Amino acid sequence: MDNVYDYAKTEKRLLEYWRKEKIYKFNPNSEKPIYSVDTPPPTVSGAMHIGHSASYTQQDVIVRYKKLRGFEIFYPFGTDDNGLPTERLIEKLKNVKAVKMDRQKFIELCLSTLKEIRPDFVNDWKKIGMSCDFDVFYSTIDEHCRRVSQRSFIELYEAGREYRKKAPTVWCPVCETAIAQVELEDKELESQFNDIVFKTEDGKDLIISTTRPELIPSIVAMFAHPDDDRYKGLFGKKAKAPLFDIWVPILPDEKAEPEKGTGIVMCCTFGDQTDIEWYKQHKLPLRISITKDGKMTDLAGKYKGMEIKEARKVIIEDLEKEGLLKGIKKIKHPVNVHDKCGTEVEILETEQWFIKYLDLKKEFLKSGKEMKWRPKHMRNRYDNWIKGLKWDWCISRQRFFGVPFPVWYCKNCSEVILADKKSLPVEPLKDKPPVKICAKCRCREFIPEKDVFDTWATSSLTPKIAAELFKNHKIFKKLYPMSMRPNAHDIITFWLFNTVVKSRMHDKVNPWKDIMISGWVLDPHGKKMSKSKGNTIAPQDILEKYGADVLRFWATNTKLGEDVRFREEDLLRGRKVLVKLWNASRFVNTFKTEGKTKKEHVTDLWIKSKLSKVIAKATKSLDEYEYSSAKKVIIDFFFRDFCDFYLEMVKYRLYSNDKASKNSAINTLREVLFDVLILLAPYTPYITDELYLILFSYKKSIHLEQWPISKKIRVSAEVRKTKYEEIGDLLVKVVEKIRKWKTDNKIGLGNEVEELTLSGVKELSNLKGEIKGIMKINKLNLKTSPKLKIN
RNA sequence: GGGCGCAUGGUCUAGUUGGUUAUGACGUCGCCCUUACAAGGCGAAGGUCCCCAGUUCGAAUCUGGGUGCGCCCACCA
Repeated sequence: MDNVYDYAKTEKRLLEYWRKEKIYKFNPNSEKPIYSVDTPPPTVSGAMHIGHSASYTQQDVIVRYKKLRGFEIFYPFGTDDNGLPTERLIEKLKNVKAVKMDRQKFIELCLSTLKEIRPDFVNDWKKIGMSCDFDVFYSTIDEHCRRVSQRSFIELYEAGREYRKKAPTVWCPVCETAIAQVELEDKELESQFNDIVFKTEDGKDLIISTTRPELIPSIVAMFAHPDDDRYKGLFGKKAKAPLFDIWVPILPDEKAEPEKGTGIVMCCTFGDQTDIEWYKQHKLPLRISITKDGKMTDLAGKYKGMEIKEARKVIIEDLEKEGLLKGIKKIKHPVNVHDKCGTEVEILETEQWFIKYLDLKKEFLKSGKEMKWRPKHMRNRYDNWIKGLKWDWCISRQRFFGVPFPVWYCKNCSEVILADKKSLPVEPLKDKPPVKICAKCRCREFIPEKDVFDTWATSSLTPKIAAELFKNHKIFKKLYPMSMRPNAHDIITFWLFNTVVKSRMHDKVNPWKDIMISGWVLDPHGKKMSKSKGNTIAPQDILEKYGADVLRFWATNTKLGEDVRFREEDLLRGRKVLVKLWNASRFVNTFKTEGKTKKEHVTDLWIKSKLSKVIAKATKSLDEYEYSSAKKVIIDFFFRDFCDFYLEMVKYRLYSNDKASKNSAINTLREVLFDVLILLAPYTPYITDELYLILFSYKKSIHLEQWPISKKIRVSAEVRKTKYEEIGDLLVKVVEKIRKWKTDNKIGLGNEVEELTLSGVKELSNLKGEIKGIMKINKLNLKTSPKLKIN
């Protein structure tokens, strides 16, 4: 064995060895119980980030543990690589603009670029030691996923769960697509209240306060609170908007808050959610003054064609010129922006596809209760989200690189023509509809749907996508619903919730039994990492500098669900552990066993009993997904009990002439080390396998071994009488005492002591020789006074 | 505004069901090249466990209230 552990060489070699030996291969014909994992498919974004490396390690530790526990592991790997994020990535990498390109060419460019970058991207996950079967692979844009996704659409349409409707929709004017409620983000923006003069029928001034004067051309009504004395007399009358000569009714509604602004508000189609509610409730007309690309429409008259913000500025200037602007108040207020691009969203009336699910809120909440959440409190986020849902799920996107809707429309009567399920996946822009003639109106011409699915419409199907990679229906039933879904807390409302929705709708089941929610990696000050702030850490650099085991050791420091601050110093602990493991193993490896143990020694029994308790605790913790507390127990044992004490306690025996005692020590060293390596294998899979292959090598890999069982130590009644557990603990205390005494007296620990008197350890009179051997004392006197003391 | 979480030596952190002296790491200081390990070993100093009140023989831990920080949601005239 080398004196120093070369992590770089070893990790590279083992990664290849595992692949070649198919250590993590899923065997669908296995008789073992299956543990199936709905692995999160990372969004292809160029490179794995530090948050990925942490959360994927956390889940991998659990999966590796389950494998050692004897489960057949179904742990697929996929990449999420369609939709807006991918379009943005490709636009950046290839310096193109999707809107300005031929659609088909852009799609081809996306596909070819993905093919280029995907292997390197996935490779990072392999390097950190993920125990996935990387042959069970999918990409959310590949043929298989398109088929599953389109079939899901058709089935839900047939089940009456989907509808297409022209309705107010949240719209991003930069990405020029509809987006879903979940894609909204808050952003605190500088703005101003503009006090604008409207005129009543009898020519009086009516001041309203608005942040969005450019929406005046969209005004359809004015509202005040029914009890607001200032405006009570005006209800039912009309008012005229400035600059545009639009007359609108003044109406009462309780949603108008007297304290806000001047207490009277203009209702425009559409400024916000309330406008939509008023529009529906009061059956107001529709006046759209903003185009899909964020410009003013014809309705805006002389402002037509201006950008929204430009129009706002010019309108304010014009109002001022006409003396219709009574005041300006600077404010900061939260605005909904698109999470992908930060643009302030608009609400436009467009034709979109929706999944109807607001009626199923109760059922979704029930599902949430049925699944086991770790940590438990994360379910609150799921519940809160469902309770706050206001929109049906808009699944259509006016984009290019995504799974197409398997739909055509009759040119004459707009009848929906669905693709034939057998011919999926289809691409309506290229493929012909399955019928030649519209059954409803006999028309022979059809219009293909151009829209693509929201990415979550596809990724919400990952449990089925993965399980259906196997054609055999029997195995599908064993894999789905899955045992466990790991995901970070930020996508509970996206991916997790949407997956529940699909599973409930399709199969009336929950997609998984357990949910494991991991936290985020923050910068050293506890702030979110982001490229724009320049505070990101590249896991690739850590892999290079410290190796995967150290990265993994660090990633499992904090409790499940907690955010971790990244500080490079914290990596050092992991490196220490590797060095210690290597050196302790190297030491153990220098001794060869000479057959079975004949008579067990007190200290040997003591360490085994400690180990047994550690195994029990670690097992219990890991069953609850508490990888960090399990690790702590194991590492504490390894460092303190095994290295600091046991190794030192047996040295004098290892170098003695008492063969039985020596052999018992060697056997115990090997037994305990063997178990320790397995206990740590989920955390540091590389070094533990390397040491296993050097010292034990019973199987092809430590990862094919069995998790140790917390065994009762079998000893004769006579031995039990020796109370080896208590005696061992006492011996540890004595060793500590003598060490301190030696240090205090500036005597090297290796130096012999001529004579020493210990008091208060009558129980150890049988172990006098032991203490002398361990602590290198020539003459030891034991006294019986009450306190453990050195005289 | 609603919900959830967090608060422990200079720094980061453990502490599942209340029980002697509160865990470990980094940093600091002292000693030691002891036949696995100097990327080490041994030892030391350093804490009103955020505040207040309560329950209890006993609270870092349980209950109530407060403060600070973070996250999610709502608000967006």
